[in-house]
Amino acid sequence: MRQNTFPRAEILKHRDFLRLQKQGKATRNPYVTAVFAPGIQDVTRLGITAGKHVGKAWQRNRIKRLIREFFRLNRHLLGRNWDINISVKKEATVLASSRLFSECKTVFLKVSEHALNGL
RNA sequence: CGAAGCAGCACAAGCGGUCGCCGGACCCUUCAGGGAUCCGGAGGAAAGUCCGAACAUCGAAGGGCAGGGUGCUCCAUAACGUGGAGUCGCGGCAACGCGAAGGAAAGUGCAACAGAAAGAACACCGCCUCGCCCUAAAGCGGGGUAAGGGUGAAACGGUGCGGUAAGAGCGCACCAGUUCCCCGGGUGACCGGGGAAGCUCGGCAAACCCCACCCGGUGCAAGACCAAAUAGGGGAACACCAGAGGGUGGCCCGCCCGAGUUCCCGGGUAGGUCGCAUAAGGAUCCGGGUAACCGGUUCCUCCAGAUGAAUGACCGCUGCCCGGCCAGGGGUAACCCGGACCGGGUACAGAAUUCGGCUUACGGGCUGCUUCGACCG
RNA sequence: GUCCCCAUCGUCUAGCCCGGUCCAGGACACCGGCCUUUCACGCCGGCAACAGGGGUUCAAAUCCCCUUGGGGACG
Repeated sequence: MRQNTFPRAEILKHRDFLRLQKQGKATRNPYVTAVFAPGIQDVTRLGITAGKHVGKAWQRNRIKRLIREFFRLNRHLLGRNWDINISVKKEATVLASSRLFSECKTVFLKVSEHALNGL
């Protein structure tokens, strides 16, 4: 049986990014910023923003793959269904993968606190 | 053995396990969707966007101007600013490398400072001569002179002999160059040989420019089709005295629309589908050509096709590289080689319409050829 | 993705088209001095830049090529 999947349909589209920009709440640490709002579909959907200032194309692809991988394995930390946009900062490119995973974990736990507060 | 040069080739660490992503085929299903199996899934530069094309579209892309590009020759190519083979020049002992390499006796310009003068030389010092003061010297004035000094990045051929008041291609010999002519070789750039003219007229066209050749613009966010919400207009045909006025790719000529009548319902944004992967395609063999490349034969095509954008993460083992440290070996020594262990690293870098090049970034390896030096035979 | 533009003291800029006068000028800022009881103002002086690498040229901030770094337009 397939488990911990992350199909393409659970990636945010353009209009979702605009909605998050207007209505979302944000939490951040020195490496990533998470903008989030309650999900409009049954599942949690993820978007990743890594602009050109972050680095070269292969560096941006690496960061996005790592964040997708972390989301795939740790989406249960979030508590409920959200729409989340993870925005990557330039400093994240130098991190080892394990360090990046732990940074993402702190952000995910902050988001789940908002779920407990009944947002 | 050491140092160096050139050309070509394949690769871009490998294997196993677990969890995942994208596309396709086919099957099952509760037909929105979900699931099983199988197949495929980044590069030599995918990069920079520096050139060239294909393709699409744009006042019908007709003409002219402006503008841009290229610049030794021949060949190759769909085309090129690319490639191949040569020519000439420069650098290197050499192998070899580098060169935007047409024209400066078409024209206009430019050359700071220094210097007398920067291009048909106007004489600063100097040399020679004439005149003036009685002669000489000195001085002043007129003239001749580019051999010497000095300046500069660059100074109007070089050496010798003659010649002269002093000098000067002023004359002669040789050398260097230029222009023209003839002969021979080469498709040609050009090369070799001979002759004539004292012709010596320099540099910069990556200054304007001249000459030769090439280029219409825009670019897949091109463009075609389907098509919510909202707003309201748009299109076609016919007629026509007049053409006000308007639209046009940088400009002009030119071209088109343009007041009336009739008919039709479509245009277009969000969003979606196509364009979108069979192509100047790859491999084998044969033939032609010095080569780039061309012609033919057979075979292979599911062979990446995403769109907030797939090809990844973790674990283990092995390979390679670097550093540390300890055995060991060689050597008088400096030092060199090297096995185990520990730690770290494993390049540059990610397809976005598709090809042909160029440029830049970057890891180690293999093969072949050549040059120079040292030693031995 | 495609197509354009730009780069000069710490900052804003002049010079670039048409090379030499430029070891690059000006303003603000900074530093030192004078003036003032002190500060400010004013005056005098100083520090400080052609993004990097090649090429053309006697000579390059300027002309040409490559690289790097910024910025913009197009749905």
